[in-house]
Amino acid sequence: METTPAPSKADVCASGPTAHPRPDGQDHYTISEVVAVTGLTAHTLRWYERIGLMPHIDRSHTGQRRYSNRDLDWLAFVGKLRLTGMPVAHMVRYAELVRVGEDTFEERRELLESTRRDVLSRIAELQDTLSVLDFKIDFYAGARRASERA
Amino acid sequence: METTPAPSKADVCASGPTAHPRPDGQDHYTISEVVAVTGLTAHTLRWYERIGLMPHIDRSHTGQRRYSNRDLDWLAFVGKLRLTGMPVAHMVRYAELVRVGEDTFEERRELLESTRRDVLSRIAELQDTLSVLDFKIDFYAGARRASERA
DNA sequence: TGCTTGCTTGGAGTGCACTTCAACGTTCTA
DNA sequence: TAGAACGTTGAAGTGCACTCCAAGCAAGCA
Repeated sequence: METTPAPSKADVCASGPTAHPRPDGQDHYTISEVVAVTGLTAHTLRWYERIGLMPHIDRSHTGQRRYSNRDLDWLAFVGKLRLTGMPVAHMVRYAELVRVGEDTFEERRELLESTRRDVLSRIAELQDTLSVLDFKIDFYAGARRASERA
Repeated sequence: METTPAPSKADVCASGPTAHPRPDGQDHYTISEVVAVTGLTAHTLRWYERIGLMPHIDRSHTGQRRYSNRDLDWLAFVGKLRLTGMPVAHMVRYAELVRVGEDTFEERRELLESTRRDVLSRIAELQDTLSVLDFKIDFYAGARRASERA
């Protein structure tokens, strides 16, 4: 599987500054440190790399992965995309576009806007289910009150 | 797999009256009619029955399924639960509670309230991702405008 | 020097929610 | 009466997103 190069600052920064566990320059996290920070498993981190969802990850002189602050930012963004329900294949597509460079800004925007539309309709769908749930919950709560009165 | 008995009116009615394709008394839908109404596949309908998510479905004299308006209502409700993201195993649990009867109102209410909480937090999560998406979309849109000016 | 802990790999396994298959029976239309 | 269309079953297969396994290497420590 291909890996993406380290994305540029603008590609990675999410909304607002995020504090990193270590300052730039000393940011050489082992996989288990990344596990602690992200909540992902080491398996998943290696799998992300294998499917091309991660940029190239630095290695120590013994071949162990050393993640950077930038990798952490990318993982945080991927985490957000995951929460949207975006399929991993689409995230990989996005990672490929980042790898290619600035010429793909437009396609990246389209990808995110389509995801945005999906999120909005999913929210609407969920709000729709809420009224059904509330109706039923009220029914059961009403039945309980009635049996307490009896 | 066990099947549930026909749930009582109160167990099934969703929010508001739903028009049925045929009036009560003439409601003997074939599986393909139910496919057309619900959008589920025939496979899925049979699978739902096998795992205990459906009440007992009437059969014609030749053994073919004949669904009733009540079955359609139940399927509509199951569809709503599916949209909430509730796992099928929980829906089966709910169906079991319906089968047992009115003694399970309280547990059913708890199940739905827990689902409701899940839905609310999922909505919040999605709204959170929206701000990240918007931030990135704005960045790419801004880059486009900048390049058009250049 | 051995032991434990952490990391590496490719490949196989898991759980969910269907989905397809094979083989066959029934019903409808020409 | 032929043939298409629709229905039946149990079992196996699919796609997704991980998740686990076996076997082995490397570093730190009693």
